[in-house]
Amino acid sequence: MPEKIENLVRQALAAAQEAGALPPFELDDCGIERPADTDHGEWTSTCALRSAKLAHTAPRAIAQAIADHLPADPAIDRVEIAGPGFINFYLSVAAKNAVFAQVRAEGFDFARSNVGAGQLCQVEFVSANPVGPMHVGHGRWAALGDSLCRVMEHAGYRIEREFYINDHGSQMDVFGRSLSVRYLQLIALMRERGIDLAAAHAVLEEDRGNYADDEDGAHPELHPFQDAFNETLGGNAYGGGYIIDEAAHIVEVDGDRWESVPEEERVAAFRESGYRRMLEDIRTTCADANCTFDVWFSERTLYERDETGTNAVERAFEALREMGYLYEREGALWFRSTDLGDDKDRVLVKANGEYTYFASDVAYHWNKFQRVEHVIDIWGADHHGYIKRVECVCDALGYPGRFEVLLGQLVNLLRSGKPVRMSKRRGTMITFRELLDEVGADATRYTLIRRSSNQMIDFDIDAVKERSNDNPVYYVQYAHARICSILRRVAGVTADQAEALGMDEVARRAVGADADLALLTDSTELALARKLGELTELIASCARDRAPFRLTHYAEELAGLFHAFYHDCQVLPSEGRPLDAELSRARLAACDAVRIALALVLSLVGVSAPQQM
RNA sequence: GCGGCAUUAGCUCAGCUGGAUAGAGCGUUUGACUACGAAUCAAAAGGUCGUAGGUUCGAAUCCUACAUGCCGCACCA
Repeated sequence: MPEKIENLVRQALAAAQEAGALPPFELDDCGIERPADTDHGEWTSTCALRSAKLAHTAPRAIAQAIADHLPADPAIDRVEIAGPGFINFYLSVAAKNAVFAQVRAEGFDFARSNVGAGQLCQVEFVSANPVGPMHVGHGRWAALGDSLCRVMEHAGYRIEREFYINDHGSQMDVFGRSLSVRYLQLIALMRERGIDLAAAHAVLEEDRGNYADDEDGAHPELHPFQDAFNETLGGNAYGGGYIIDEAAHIVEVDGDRWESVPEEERVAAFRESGYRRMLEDIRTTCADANCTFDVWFSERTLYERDETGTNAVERAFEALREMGYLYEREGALWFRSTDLGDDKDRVLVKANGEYTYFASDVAYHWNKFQRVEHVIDIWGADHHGYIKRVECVCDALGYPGRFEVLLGQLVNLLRSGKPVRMSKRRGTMITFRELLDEVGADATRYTLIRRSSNQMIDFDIDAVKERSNDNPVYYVQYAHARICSILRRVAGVTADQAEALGMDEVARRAVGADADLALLTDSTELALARKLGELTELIASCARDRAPFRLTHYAEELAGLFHAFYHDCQVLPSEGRPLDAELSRARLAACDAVRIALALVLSLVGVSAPQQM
């Protein structure tokens, strides 16, 4: 429709200039917009305001000249000049309501667009280290990344979802060593005290709890195991309770057979088995949050040598070296990122010969651009300072403007308004898994996606758990379920039968063919049509701006308009309240279109659309 | 010190490339089912858009400075 209006405006402008009513000037943008106020019509053009200076003519005069020369069109009821020079277009009822039929015909293909123009875009997100469970921040990136991917796909991008596994750095060894120490502690406890695994596990847990409570270290006798653990690992340890759980798992499966093998061998074995289990935990947690990936990219592969005897990191360094971006100083290898606008140069290989994390990222991002046209990385806001150097690498390697970072601000967990203390020492971290289990995947995801990504989230666990209308996710789902219930009733099927048939078939039976949409003239009905008509542009803009959170606001508005409509307009005849059969069918068609749009938006958000609640 | 994000109603936040009288939810107050799902709807009250300048037909939106809060500024990952 906006294209059509634009076309008409251009024709009218040309005709007005031809007739001498307006001086000749070029108009680059007709400014076709939706007025905020419904009294101002369905569409408006601000072209008269924009071109006043170019035309040396008052905006209202320009608007009048254009309106006078507009070609007649059956879809347009009337045109009015308003305010400083807006040209407002009022559509016919038939044109306004056509969207109901369109939604029903297109189903989940409704509101597709091609703003992505088929561009192959990789979105990398979550990428939690495989040495522990996902935290709530990771959950936010999961919701944000997955929803963004869905929206961009609907808007014509080709999307690849990628998870980067940091399985190479020294944290992997720390992880293995932490497991090893806990394992030996468990074995020793069982043997020396003659207790079983569960009891030994409990001893270590209590010891760890005592350590957490003893913040000033006044009672070392209460936590000898935690102190020994910290001492053995030189302060470089993973102290979380899950490490004890994992060590206990090894004891359970393998008994004490690792006690006698050389330490390095044991650490390596635990590191690898623990890594696989942690990664599996992350994978299933993401899946339970309705979030999946196409590619799980292992950092280690960047260090595997190919037939030429080199690896991806070395090849990336070589490419940078040839372009003169590398140099050595004080025994380290540096990337001259200041040439590309960074504050300081960055180390790739440390003086002790180890690679930095950044070294991997150089090779990794080079690798990405060999696979896709555009890259979006979703990072936590605390990684803000890292953007510039990666951007410099992408520029240096010849891919300027094709690398993009979406920063997500952090999540504050609350319980009934009071902040939940997140302390590593105290071990009071709430994991994303625990959050999902406690409040449910739908409410969790909806709440995490509802805010703009650069807005901090206060996630009140008790409020989000509440199954009430305080909670927008249930408000939206309720509207969907309510419509499904109406359609089932008319089609004469039970909820179970509807599940089996699918709601599209139920709706077909309920509405029948060719409902007369021109009968829908109530203000609440027209408001629904107008809202449905906004969805295509909304999804396009969410994709363009990488802002899927706007979908939730739309869903709430649409659900609200539906509830208002349902309150004002009788849909089904009932005892003592007869209703024209054709009007009933038309209203059912409108309900069905809303049902489809709600389900579509919820699916883009990654939340279910239940048929009953 | 440098950089990023934030600052809009009592609270939590929308406000898309500058557009017409700045919106929603919650909370408060008051109403609406012998009709289809009341997990619903309707109405009222509530704002010098952090401050001060600037840009123009027009600014919550763009520019500059300042203030306040959060987060970063490693040869850690």
